[in-house]
Amino acid sequence: MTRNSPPTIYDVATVAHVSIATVSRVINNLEKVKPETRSVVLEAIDSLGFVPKADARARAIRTQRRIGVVTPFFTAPSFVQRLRGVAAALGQTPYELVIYTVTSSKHLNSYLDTLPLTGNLDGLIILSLELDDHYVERLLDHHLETVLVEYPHPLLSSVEIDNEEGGKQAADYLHKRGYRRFAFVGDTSTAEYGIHPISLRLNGFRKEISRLGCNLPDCQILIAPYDINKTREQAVEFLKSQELPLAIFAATDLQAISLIQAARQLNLRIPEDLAVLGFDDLDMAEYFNLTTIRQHLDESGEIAVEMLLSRLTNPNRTVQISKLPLEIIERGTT
Amino acid sequence: MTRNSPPTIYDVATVAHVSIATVSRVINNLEKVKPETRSVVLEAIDSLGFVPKADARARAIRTQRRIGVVTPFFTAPSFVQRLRGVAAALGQTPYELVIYTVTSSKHLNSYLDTLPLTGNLDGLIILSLELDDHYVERLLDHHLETVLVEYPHPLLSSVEIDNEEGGKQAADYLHKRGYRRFAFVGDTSTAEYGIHPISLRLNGFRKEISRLGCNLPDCQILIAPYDINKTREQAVEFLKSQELPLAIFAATDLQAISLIQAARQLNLRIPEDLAVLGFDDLDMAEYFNLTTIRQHLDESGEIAVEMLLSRLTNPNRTVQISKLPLEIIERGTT
DNA sequence: TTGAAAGCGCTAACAG
DNA sequence: CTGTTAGCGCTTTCAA
Repeated sequence: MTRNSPPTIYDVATVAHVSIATVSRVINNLEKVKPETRSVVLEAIDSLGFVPKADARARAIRTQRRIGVVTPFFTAPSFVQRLRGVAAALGQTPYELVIYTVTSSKHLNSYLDTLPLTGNLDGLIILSLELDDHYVERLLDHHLETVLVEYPHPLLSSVEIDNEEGGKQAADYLHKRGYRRFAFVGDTSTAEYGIHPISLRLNGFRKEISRLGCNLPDCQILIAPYDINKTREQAVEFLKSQELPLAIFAATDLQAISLIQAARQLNLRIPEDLAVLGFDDLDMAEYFNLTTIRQHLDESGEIAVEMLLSRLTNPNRTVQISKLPLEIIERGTT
Repeated sequence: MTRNSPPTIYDVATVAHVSIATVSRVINNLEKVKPETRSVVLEAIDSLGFVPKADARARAIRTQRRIGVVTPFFTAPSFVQRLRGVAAALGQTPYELVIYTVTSSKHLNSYLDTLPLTGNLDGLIILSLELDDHYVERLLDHHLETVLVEYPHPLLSSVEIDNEEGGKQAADYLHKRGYRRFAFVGDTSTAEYGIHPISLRLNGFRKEISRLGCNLPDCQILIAPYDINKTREQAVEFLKSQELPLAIFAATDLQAISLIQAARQLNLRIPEDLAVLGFDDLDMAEYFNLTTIRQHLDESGEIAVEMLLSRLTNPNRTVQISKLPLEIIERGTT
């Protein structure tokens, strides 16, 4: 006869033929219990392997070190690589990794409402998600130590990159390689907010291009949906309208890959007719032999963990900001 | 008006003009609470500085609402896609997702030692990892409901595919497309155990090929390390030694991709000189326009969750086995 | 979507 | 010394 739930004082009381009050007394060593009764109860306790549930849980929770990660649902490989970094760093520690995947900003906010209350978390890492001030305050009020990755906020620690600088480096690199006609491919998220990473990359790219004495007219900018197939289709049309040779800076590796596909479809030679420079350095970039700007995705997760843990053990209240370097990885598409 | 004891949900309920049940719901992010109600409650919570009492919670809670997933560290995209399925399915439920990534079998076993004891888990999903009988017993003894994905065990529920059938389908498909010279590329894990998925795929492939009156001599089998670059290098040599045209069945999409790269390097036309059929249908397969055998990776995770949850609510002790179908996805490489 | 009400496992006051 | 019983603060049916 097996039981599926842990024994309670009621079970102990039944086995020992006493009331639950008596069991409670021997457990808590309150008042005096007749020695014989006492030992009967203790035997029952031992034979059942009884552990007071509330204590057990309270203790478990206190002991259990848990850090939570809120991440967009793993649609894009970049999220996965960041998460992988988090998992790698946390694997070295006694902390448990709890994942909250988010599919909408409403979803995100509801997590943020409840996590500080009943999340039982020691710390929180928020990946690639933008936080409203309101929720930042909540986090702060409830003393839930938090590190942001990709979208910084002045009141919280974060690990980020300089997107504008990334655009600049792209321009410099392509220029140095001898290209003089440029284009940019970004995704539609660009349109919504001025401060989105992709807009910043475009800004940096454009500025540097004009500084170099070239130019980037609007007709050489393609804003496509975040979907590799649709992007490819639009890229085909886009490329047809362009004068070659051309050097394209794609705001993400995935878009760069769409471009490569489009180029193949049009029988363009890479990099002779069309040079493609990506951004991210996904695992996949290597498979496509894509030249790209590495933004150290895995490391961003690792560093977030390190920052979080160090603040946990040493809660000095200064917000810490870690800026990751960018690095051009030369492969075959430029 | 000051109070001397810390606020309870009753206080919150009073201030928010709702019932304690509603407060509990917003705290736990359960079921749906009308957004307006929700924010009223949250305001009350914040204004009172309410913090739920852990012990009271522990008392009232019957389930932990935590399900654990043990997975190989996300090196291969196939693990990620399985995990993605788990996350997707769990996202619909009030269960928390705890991830345990594993980098060695020792590592796995140490998790398996402690998880049933102190894991505080309602259930466990084990992805793409092989279990010793000993640990299976442990899981059973401690009544930790478990579902296995990819490596089944007779005493536990599992979701799996028929790898040998996959090999057979590969042969049939390539044969039907008119190919008559075949090769196989697998990875070195094949060597260690006879029952590994990749060996099974090879077995099924080989058998069916001879049934079809063709043959697959050992010199047309390449066993390469699980590393896309090394595989590519070896594939180049391998292809040089082969008579063309040739149809290759790669045991995984990643290896298929290595083959595509090798073919490009050798200026072979795909599929005219070399047909490549993959196995998995990773997201990436589409980007490479790879014909492949889909094994429904995401679904495997989703189904594992469904199986687990259904056993949790309805603990009928029959072990359940779910066999996923395979599906040929025709794209451009065959 | 909500509220009423019945637990959850345990402690403590009160009888006996 | 021991049992009965009323809570503790929270969760979770079940109806409405």
